[in-house]
Order: sequence, then structure tokens, then C-alpha cells
Amino acid sequence: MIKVAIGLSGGVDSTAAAALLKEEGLSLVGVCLKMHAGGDTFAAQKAAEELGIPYHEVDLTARFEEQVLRPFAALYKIGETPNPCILCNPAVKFAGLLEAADALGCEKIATGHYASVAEYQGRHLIKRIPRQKKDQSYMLYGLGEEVLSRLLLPLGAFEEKDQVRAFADERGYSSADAKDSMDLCFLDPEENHADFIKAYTGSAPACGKICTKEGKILGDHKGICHYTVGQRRGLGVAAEQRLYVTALRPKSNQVILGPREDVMEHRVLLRDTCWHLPLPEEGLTAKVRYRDQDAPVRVELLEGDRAILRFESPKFAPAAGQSAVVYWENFLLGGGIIFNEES
RNA sequence: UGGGAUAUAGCCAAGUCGGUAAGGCAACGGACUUUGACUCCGUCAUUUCGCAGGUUCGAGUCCUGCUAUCCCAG
Repeated sequence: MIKVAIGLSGGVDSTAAAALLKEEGLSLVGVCLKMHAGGDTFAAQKAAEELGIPYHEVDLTARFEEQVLRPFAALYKIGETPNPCILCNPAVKFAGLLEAADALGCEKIATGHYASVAEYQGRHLIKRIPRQKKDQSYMLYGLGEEVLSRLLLPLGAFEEKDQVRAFADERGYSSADAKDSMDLCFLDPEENHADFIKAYTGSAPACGKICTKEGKILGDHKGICHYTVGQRRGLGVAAEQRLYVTALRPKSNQVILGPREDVMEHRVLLRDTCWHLPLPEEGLTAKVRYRDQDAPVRVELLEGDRAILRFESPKFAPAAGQSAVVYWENFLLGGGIIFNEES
């Protein structure tokens, strides 16, 4: 019998994923990955109990601190908008799950992500679920073959997000009515990311000026880490039209504002790219943030794991630190982290 | 202290022949969301139109005075 280590958070998604595998007759071990001090494992334990599977805990807090928390704070300070889930998945979550699987004698690993794994030309690729509004393939572009070749994503069987909850509900799992997780997993409920950075680094962000790109002063900002490119709310600047953050300038400690058209980009630079297949010339699409509609794109690969994305239609506010991912026929071919030329 | 102009919510601003205060921005609340954002929905002048009087059934809209600000001449 195939043994599977399934990442269990205690939420509805991972519980349903586990239940699905169990009903397929696989032998499961529920693995709860502890990422940060504040996280409680009660829900995961309870889910394992309800599923009737062994429960195992892995402490990844040190690695999470090193690979996610530290860069997260550092990047925000230099005006980027890092995506901690993207940092975490390859380096911490899936790496930790794989190690746990090895220690527990499991051939396979599984999680409750909304995506699927498919083989193509001898490689294992993440594939998104057509029509699935909750598609999470974006978060997984950094996973390598060593993970993908052993990864099961049972939720790929569901095309509607409501089906998962109904599935868990029918089977009486207490996680069925749990609220979807949201916000950064390592924040306290009343804390925002800027509070965290302040507490983590032990220093308050430096206030500075809000300006137009021409240098006209519009107001004061409370520290660059409070802002991100494309942001409109919380700026406190009244104008004839809506204004968006168009750039963050850490060197002069300025937040630059402008109208929407100032932040539309045809061209997006990527660093730290990873590609799972040689890229075809035609038929590529890309998205520039998690919750974005992918759009036709041409990709030019550069030296040093860099690339240029050229979109037919401009994308709104690609933000340095966020990731862009490239699709071909619903296959996730790879992606990279957006950066600015100046930096 | 000669001439001209303007004073409407936190900001910009509409308001016709007087008839019972548009809109935008900001702000706030909510929805959405396994990152940050975006987006969407809702709320936001009724002892109120710089202040004080007057005319009128009724004034932001007309009249008088005052105050403030801006511009041009000095």
C-alpha cells in the first residue's frame, strides 16, 4: 500500500484532501508543519483524529524564520513587496514535508492546494484546474521535480470551490465550517505586516514624503514598508482623480503617486526565475500576482536566472517582490520574482 | 483701505429665472482573498452654504454691512 505524508493544517482544504486520499485506499500520515511560534496545532490534531490517521508534528520554525521572516522584513524595508507564501513553499513547507515523508517511510506527499500535478514529456508539472476560481498553482511555481514527482494534489479533482466544503461537510468533519484562512499566517489577528516588521526589526520605519514623479510634495508617509506599488487606499491625498502608488524610492525615502495609467506596464523584469520546461515560442500566458487573470505574453530569457516578460496588453502595477508565473495550456511552466531595473 | 475677484463638508467642486445642497478625491465600514495590493458595495453637509442683518410664503442663490483670502495697480 502506498504511504502518503499529507500536510494537515486543520482547515477544510487539507482535511478534504486527506479524506479523498483515504477513500482511495492510500495509507496516510497527517503531518502538521509548525512554521511559527503563534501557530496552534489543535485543529490539525483534531482533523487527524477525525480522519483516523496517525498524526505527526514537524518543527520548521527555525527554517521559516531564516527563509521567510527575515527576507520578508528585509525586502519590505527596501521597497519591495515580498510574497511570503512563495518564499515558504519550496524552501520550507514542501522541503519539510518531503523530509518528514522520508523519515516516516512515505513514498508520496500531499497537500490541500487547489491545483494538480501532471506528467508532460517525462517531467512532472503543476497544472491548474480549469474553471477553478480558487486555483493556487501560482503559489507552487517554485517547486522542483524532486517535490513534484512525489506530490499528490487531491483537490485537483474539484472544479468548484464549494464542492470541497460540501464534501467535508457530508463526512462530518469539524473543519467543514472553518473560515478560509486569510492574511499572513504568522501575524497576530490584530497585527498588520507593518506592525510585524516594526516588532521584528525592532525599529520604527522612517517617515518621509509622498510626491509626484516630478517631485511635487503631496503629503507625508509613515514609512515605505506601509506601501506597495498599485496601492490607492490609505494615502490620505485628495486629488481630482484616484491616485495610486507608482513607485517606492527607498534611497530618498519617497512614495511616488500618479494616475492609474502611470502604473500600467507592458514589460516586467524577473529575477530568480525557475523553469520546468523549455519555453515554447507561442501560446504562453502569464500573470503578475496571485489573483490576476493570465494574459498573452512573450518571454525573453536573460543571463543569471533573469527574464523579461512582454505583455500584449499592459498589466496593472507589477510590484517588485511579487512573483509572475507563466502558463502554457494550463501547465505551469515556471516564473520568477519581479524586480525593478534600478535595484 | 484705488480697482477687480472669490468665499459651499477634510480637499477640489456643481448649484440654472430664488423653491428646499450634484459629482470627484480622501476617510470610514463591509464583501472578495492561503501574500501585499487592486476591485466591488455601503456610509459621509437637514441648529447647512465665511459672519451678521434684510427682502420673501420660501435664499447657497436677491439686498446691506462686516470679515478673510487672492489678483492687478500702488
